[in-house]
Amino acid sequence: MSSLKERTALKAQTTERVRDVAAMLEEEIVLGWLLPRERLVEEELAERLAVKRHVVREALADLERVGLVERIPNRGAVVKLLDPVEVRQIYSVREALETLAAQQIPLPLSGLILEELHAVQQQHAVAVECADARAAFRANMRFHETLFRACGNRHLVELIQAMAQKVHGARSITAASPEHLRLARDQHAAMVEALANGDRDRLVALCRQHLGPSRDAYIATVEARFARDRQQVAAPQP
Amino acid sequence: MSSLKERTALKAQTTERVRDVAAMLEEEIVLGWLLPRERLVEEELAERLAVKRHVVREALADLERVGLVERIPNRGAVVKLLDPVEVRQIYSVREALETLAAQQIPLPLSGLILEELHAVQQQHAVAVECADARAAFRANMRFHETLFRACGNRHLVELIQAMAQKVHGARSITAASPEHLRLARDQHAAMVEALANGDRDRLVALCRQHLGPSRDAYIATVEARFARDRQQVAAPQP
DNA sequence: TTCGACATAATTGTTGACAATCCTGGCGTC
DNA sequence: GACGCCAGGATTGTCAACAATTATGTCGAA
Repeated sequence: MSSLKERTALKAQTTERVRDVAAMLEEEIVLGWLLPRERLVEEELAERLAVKRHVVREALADLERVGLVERIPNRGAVVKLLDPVEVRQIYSVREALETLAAQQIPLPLSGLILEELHAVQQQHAVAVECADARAAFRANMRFHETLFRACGNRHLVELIQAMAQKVHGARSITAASPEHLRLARDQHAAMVEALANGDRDRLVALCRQHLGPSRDAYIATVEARFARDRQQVAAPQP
Repeated sequence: MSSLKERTALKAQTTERVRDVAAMLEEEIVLGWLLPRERLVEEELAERLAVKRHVVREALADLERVGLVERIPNRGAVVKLLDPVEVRQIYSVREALETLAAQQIPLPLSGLILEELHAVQQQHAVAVECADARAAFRANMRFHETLFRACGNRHLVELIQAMAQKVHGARSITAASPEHLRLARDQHAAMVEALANGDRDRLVALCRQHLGPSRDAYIATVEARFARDRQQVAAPQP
């Protein structure tokens, strides 16, 4: 009885399930459903996501390698809270990498890719209109993946994605904010336009501008939080 | 009975053992002790390295994430054979990253770092003189780590290291070659000199030159191997 | 009250056995 | 001889129980 279907749909490959769990946790972090410093208890997650603890363990190890999660031996995992210095460094590298990729995109861009990009951009716009943060996040990821893939260097794209992942924990501030989402939507549209016009300078400038808001919003929030933590240490709650 | 010592020396933290195993395998790959396409059987490695299969499994997952190893579900892991296109792409990114870092190193360099760098360079030179490939490899890693750390951006350094790791499977050709080792040694010396003189342009140029030989040697070898493989497929052995 | 020792609970880390999967080679059929 | 098919062996993937570690809470003494 539908053994094939169940195989591929429910069980899949083990490594697939690990990736799925990691992806789910990543989304929950980006959407602010899991906050920085929050504990990630293996059994709890295993039950909630309907997988064995073993799978959760591997997924957490993955997320640790990516930099989204911090694991302390014998104490478990927490969502990593990046300090402002790190965030600045990461964004500085992101800017360099994305600029590099943008400069390597062959212009004029092939009509095929341009259309694909336009389609993804539309999906993002729709998601923003519906205030569907999850759909917006996914479409946003696809947009940048499609955009930078056009540079032709797969490893460069992977690096760009890896660095973007690292600051996902920082995105929960902007990922749900309507203003930020609308701004991102408009910037995407402008990027597509620049690509259509073969205007490389504008494209590069847009990529750079595109990084600013989420970085600044996060740094502001985190600095406030760090200040509060310091205050708490100095004078524990009343 | 020395429980502390045994704890820290023999057992260590589990995550430490995983890292150790991954590092050992990495070295064996770089030194050509494990060749591309060679199978990595979990039980075999577990016995050889005197750890449980579980630890080997995690280490292999790590190496897969790094890109040194390829894992196919239910079939196991092999050391990855990079194709020429990938190698070119990776080296292109490496060049960009290392150039970026070199341009950000504050000049004149602090005397402390310069001395540290000089010391490591000397270690490398000694290892090359002794034709001790393993020591040379380690000193080489330390040299570049020390050099690029001076740029002040930890995440940029991590990226540079990650990209260097990716092509470690390609290094077995040059890692044991006396000529290549001597060339690398001289280039290191020149880099230190450029840093001492505050000559940034020369430093950047040297970094770029430094990448060339290993890339070219690998591409030549791999293209020969691919050609041979293709031939074998066309006409299986007599 | 505050401090430390101790028991207890919560959680992670380890292990070996078992199940699932994939490659290999032999066998029969066309 | 070529092809498909079915054991057999090698290897990876899954699991649940157990061990080890760390956090928590309680109690008694200063």
